[in-house]
Amino acid sequence: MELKNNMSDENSFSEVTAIEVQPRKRMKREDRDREIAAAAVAFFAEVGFDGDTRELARRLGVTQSLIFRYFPNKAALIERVYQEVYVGRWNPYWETIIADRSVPLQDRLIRLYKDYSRISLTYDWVRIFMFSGLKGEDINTRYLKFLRSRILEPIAIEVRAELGLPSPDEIPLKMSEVELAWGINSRIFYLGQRQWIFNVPLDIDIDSIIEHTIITYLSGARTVVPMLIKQE
Amino acid sequence: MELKNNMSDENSFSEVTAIEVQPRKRMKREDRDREIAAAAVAFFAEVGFDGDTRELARRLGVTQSLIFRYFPNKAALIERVYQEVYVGRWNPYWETIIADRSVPLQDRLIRLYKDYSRISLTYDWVRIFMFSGLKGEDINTRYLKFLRSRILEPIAIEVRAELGLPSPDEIPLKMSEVELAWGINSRIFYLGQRQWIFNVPLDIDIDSIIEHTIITYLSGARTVVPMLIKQE
DNA sequence: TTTATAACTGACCATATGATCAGTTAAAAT
DNA sequence: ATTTTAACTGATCATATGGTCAGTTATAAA
Repeated sequence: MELKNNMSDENSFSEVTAIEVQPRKRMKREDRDREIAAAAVAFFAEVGFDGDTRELARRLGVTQSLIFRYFPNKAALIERVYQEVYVGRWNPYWETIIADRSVPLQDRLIRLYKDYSRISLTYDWVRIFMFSGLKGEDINTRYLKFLRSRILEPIAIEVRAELGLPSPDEIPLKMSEVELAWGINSRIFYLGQRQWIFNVPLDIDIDSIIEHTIITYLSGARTVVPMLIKQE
Repeated sequence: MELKNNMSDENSFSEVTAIEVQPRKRMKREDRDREIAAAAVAFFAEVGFDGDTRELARRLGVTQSLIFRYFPNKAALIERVYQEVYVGRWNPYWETIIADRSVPLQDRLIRLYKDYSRISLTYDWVRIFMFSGLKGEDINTRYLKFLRSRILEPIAIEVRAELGLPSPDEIPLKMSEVELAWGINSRIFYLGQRQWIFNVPLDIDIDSIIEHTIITYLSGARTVVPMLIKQE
């Protein structure tokens, strides 16, 4: 988001050259702050949160002590990384796609997940998400609760409408209907893990996997959901 | 596997009491070796491979230096952990379930994944798998290649038969058919991550999620696979 | 009961790492 | 051109951690 834009600001102080040969030695506080945060995202995504601050500083071309003039301690830096990745990259537009009934549900879901995957199947995103999860940070839990209420439950509701089944007002959403929607997400997320964590290349392109996933989900939902809402 | 059995051997040296009040101070080399390995699996699964050997020793009730009398260095200990978890817990029976055409495919797959999940949805298994993946160990890559050839491709082949489609001899398996089978695995694995990494409780029990997953997969396959093998 | 074996400990070393702070200097203000 | 501001450095500290080794002692063999 804004993070990426400081490159263009950079050009305003010196003659515009193809390559910034002589970069400004001292940056404005705000710019350096963003630069450190961005570098921290990339660095910790690569090596995990045990990565040492000296190496991070080396990559930035500054001394280690400088980092501690921008962040009181390492934990604060990591907290900032979470903000960048989880909070900063959520796109509210995703929530609006789902509810637009002028478009067939299958198309909506494909469009949604193609766009969502452009964020959440990033090297940084996937790895930071796992590192923070393994560290036991509650931000993952909160993110997934958010995802559930903003994406998965809405999807389950739209499926009801699509299949001509009773609305949630009449028969409340079953846990299992939402679980079914988790299936899409888990499939997509696993693609990211294969690429960026397990080094297993994807044999076909992501967009067509997403299409198959959505088709499979809807096809399955047609079979399973009517059974689910009758049960109990 | 064998790892768990040293507890029963333990009782043979002293009077059997409800609680082992005065445990043997010195263990046979083989027993201690297994005990350290088992403790290492549990410890590293919890804190990751950066967990320090002093804390591991504390949990074992021995000194840190003892660990280095059983393993030349920390890397060797970690290597042992991989052996225990990846190699030691694979069950060849899974491979035989799939091919047994006397049972309906849906039942085979449900049986397979219910059993597989009892291993691979363990706290230790899921977390070690992620920690090692993030560390860049190639053992994850190898495990997933193995999984692909022993489980996923066989499933794709059985689906062909089930749907009365041409066998792989006539039309070779498409990448996308195998990708579809990855969908099952990703779904199952994600359940483990939700439980043991992200702290998002599963709302319904794993066995019924597995059933829904298989039904959804087969239902989707019926729609998608005929399209896939005609393409190109 | 004595001796021999090997499981185990405690003290120690070298290095890595988060964090601090007095001092330096590039860049903006005058 | 000079002063002022604040971005940045280098040296340093305290602690943590992998790994070593001479010596101790539980246990089995004699």
